Amino acid sequence: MLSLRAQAFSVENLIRPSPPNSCSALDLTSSSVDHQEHTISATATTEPSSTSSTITAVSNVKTRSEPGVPLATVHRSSQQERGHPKKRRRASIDSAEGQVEREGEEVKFPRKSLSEHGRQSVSMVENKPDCSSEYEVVPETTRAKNANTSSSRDIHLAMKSGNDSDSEENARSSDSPIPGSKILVNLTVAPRDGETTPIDLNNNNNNNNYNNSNKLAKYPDDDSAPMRDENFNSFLKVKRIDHGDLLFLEPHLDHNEGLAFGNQPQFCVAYRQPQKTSLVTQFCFCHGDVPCRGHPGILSVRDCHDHSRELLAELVHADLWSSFHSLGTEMIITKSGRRMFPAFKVRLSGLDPNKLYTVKLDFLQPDSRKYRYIYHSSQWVVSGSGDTLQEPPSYVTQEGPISGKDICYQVVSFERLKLTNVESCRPGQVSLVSMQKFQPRVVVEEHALSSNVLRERFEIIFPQTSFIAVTAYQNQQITTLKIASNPFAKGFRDSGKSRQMLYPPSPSFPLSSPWSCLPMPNVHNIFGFDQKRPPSKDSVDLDICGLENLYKLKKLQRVDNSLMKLEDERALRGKANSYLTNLNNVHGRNLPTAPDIPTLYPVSYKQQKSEQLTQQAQFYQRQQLYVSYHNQAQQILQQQQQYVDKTLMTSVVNSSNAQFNEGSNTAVCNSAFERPSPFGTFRVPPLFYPISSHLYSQDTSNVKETHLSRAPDLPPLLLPFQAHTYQPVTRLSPQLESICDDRIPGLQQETSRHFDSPRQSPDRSPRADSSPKVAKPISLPRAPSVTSSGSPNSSPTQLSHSPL
DNA sequence: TCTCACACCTTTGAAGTGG
DNA sequence: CCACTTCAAAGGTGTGAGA
Repeated sequence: MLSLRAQAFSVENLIRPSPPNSCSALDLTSSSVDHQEHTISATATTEPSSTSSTITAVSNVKTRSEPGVPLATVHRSSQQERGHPKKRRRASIDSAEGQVEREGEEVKFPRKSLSEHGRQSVSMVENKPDCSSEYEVVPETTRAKNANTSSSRDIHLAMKSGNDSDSEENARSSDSPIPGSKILVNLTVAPRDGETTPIDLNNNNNNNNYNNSNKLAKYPDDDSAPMRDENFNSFLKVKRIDHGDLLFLEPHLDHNEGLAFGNQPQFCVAYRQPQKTSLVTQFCFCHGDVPCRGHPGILSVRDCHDHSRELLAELVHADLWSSFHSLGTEMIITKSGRRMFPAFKVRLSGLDPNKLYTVKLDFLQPDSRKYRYIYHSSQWVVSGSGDTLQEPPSYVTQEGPISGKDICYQVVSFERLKLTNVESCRPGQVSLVSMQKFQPRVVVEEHALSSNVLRERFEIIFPQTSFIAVTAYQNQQITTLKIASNPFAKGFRDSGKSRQMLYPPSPSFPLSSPWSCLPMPNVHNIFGFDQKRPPSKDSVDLDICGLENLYKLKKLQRVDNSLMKLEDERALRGKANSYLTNLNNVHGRNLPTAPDIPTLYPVSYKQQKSEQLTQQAQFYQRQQLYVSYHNQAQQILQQQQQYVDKTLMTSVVNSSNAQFNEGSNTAVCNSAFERPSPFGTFRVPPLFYPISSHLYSQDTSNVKETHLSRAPDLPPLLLPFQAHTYQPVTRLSPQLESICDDRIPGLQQETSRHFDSPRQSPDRSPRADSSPKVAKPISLPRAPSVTSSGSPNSSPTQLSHSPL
């Protein structure tokens, strides 16, 4: 959703203050070397038009290099050279073109070319780290046709949707890699019209059923289903990927009529448990690719060999990626190479700081089809079979192994990587095929000189980063969003000038895991603008929110520069107060008094004076107070939701076992969000929590209040992260807005679209957006302008209009 | 479908300046 | 020597004409 100027880029690195002699960012977009190791992977990706959250599962077959394999040599530059502050740009050129001339530490590692053999037998790592078995590696095309390796597998599925104590039991009785978070589900596949066609996932002959991408899998109604909660009557769209080892499960909540959040993604986890092939199975969970203001693009990745090892990965600018993904991301490829936009950057946490790792970005092909864009219907269609690359085009950092400490302290950036359509691409480039789909994948592997030892290996796939390679943009909306969000394309914007951004960066959450090598030192300054270090240039140019900008440009209107009007601010304040009042009244709890909502948001640091810095500090303080209060309120609300959900579920199923145990229910919910570790429990932020439909449904408002009035005492407030990870909050969350909109008619239209994905509501889809019901965008409140002299909370008349 | 020249813009680092 | 400013070159971007 935003791009940062060079100075602002350092903000990202405030997350992990760089250790001495380290560069500000871990730029891995340098010249490439061949693979050290080949990995066969199957990848689940979302469809560009998908509207729900995404499950990614990755199966890996790791090939081992055998003794005697020739060694490839790479040169590793010294840290000092990499981190020279005034050589950044030149270093980039050097890294791309003059790498061979650079003298540095020489690291050797095994290299083995799969393409040389085409079909060969290699050893395969099994679940047990100390054993291996023979496995046949076949080319991608062959594997696609012989996609029967998924047979004889159960699909374990966990959905956090409220009350699933059954699922907890099931989970405990099985060997899920996430204890207490999965259930065994027999899937029934049905087309979208609701007709149900049973599918035996254990039957090889059912592959054809999977090949229908628009199939739905439904929880069966028979008694064999371990879960028969009607509240859990969720539909799953099951899509099979050609590679065969991957299953794409897209939850579609079909029971939530009246749900204020529409298709608010629910927390889901799926993984495949191989039974015959002993494939190492890895799974990820994903918050969903909905561009919310929460924490999209955060994955928990298990070590392929040791499932107790966990890596947390966050996609930088995930919300921007999601914005593109919702439209069908296109990436330009040219002869000379074109950068990816958004740039591929990730934050990693959980690596052993004392080990060396190799980081690679490769581009998987979800399918080998060629696509064509239909302008009239604004959609991509299959136009035939395309080229299947024998190996996924990959990009390996030339800098050789990097310590886990360095990786975790910095943003792993591939921003200088270039995509080309020339087969014999130069170093620093990746050769792709036009009009075909690709899915970037980050592979982090422990570096070891000996190939006989098992190494940590993480494969990270953010589904929202998939794209179609093109030589010219096909979708005008993509062009619009690129122009709106890419600073280099500012010349094509309406104003022709840089517009100061009114949107803060989407909040990130501190990556943390039991093995985090990060001390997480100054949590007050991470993930936000360091007040002591305002950008040296004239402004922090946080680029235009993709969604809003797209909305504007779609309407082909030249909208006033998103300045917050007095009414908007008052409405925002009113909504917050209404929400808080309601919360107090309904729950009968004495909540802390909500602080004032910050009026202003800093957009310019030009001619900044010390007294204005003080004002800003006060401003941030107030924001933090508000966020703290808001988070506490949300916690209470969520706990109340659990109670309501449980009660409603009980009445529906009319079960004799309708006695609820609040503690166990909380445990069910928390189990999916608390990561056990030898050092305690790691809590995933509350934005991962499932959102109940009932509490926000007007239809069940009476029920809600009834149950809320009988809600049991709640445990003390839990403030896992949010108390320390304040971002300048300038808007209410969707939950908060939804609540308030019920009480304040007329506000929803104005505000909801800022949080909702265009895919969440057909009314907000690009083609449906010509509706005049959304009259004007609401911008964020602004911080005290450096040129203004008023207090941060003073009258909005101090707001200055940014020039168009 | 692809290439290329182009205008417009950002980024970058060297040079200049002053304390 | 350091911090800061200025400036010009390099490079990134989508456009639109043409192949």
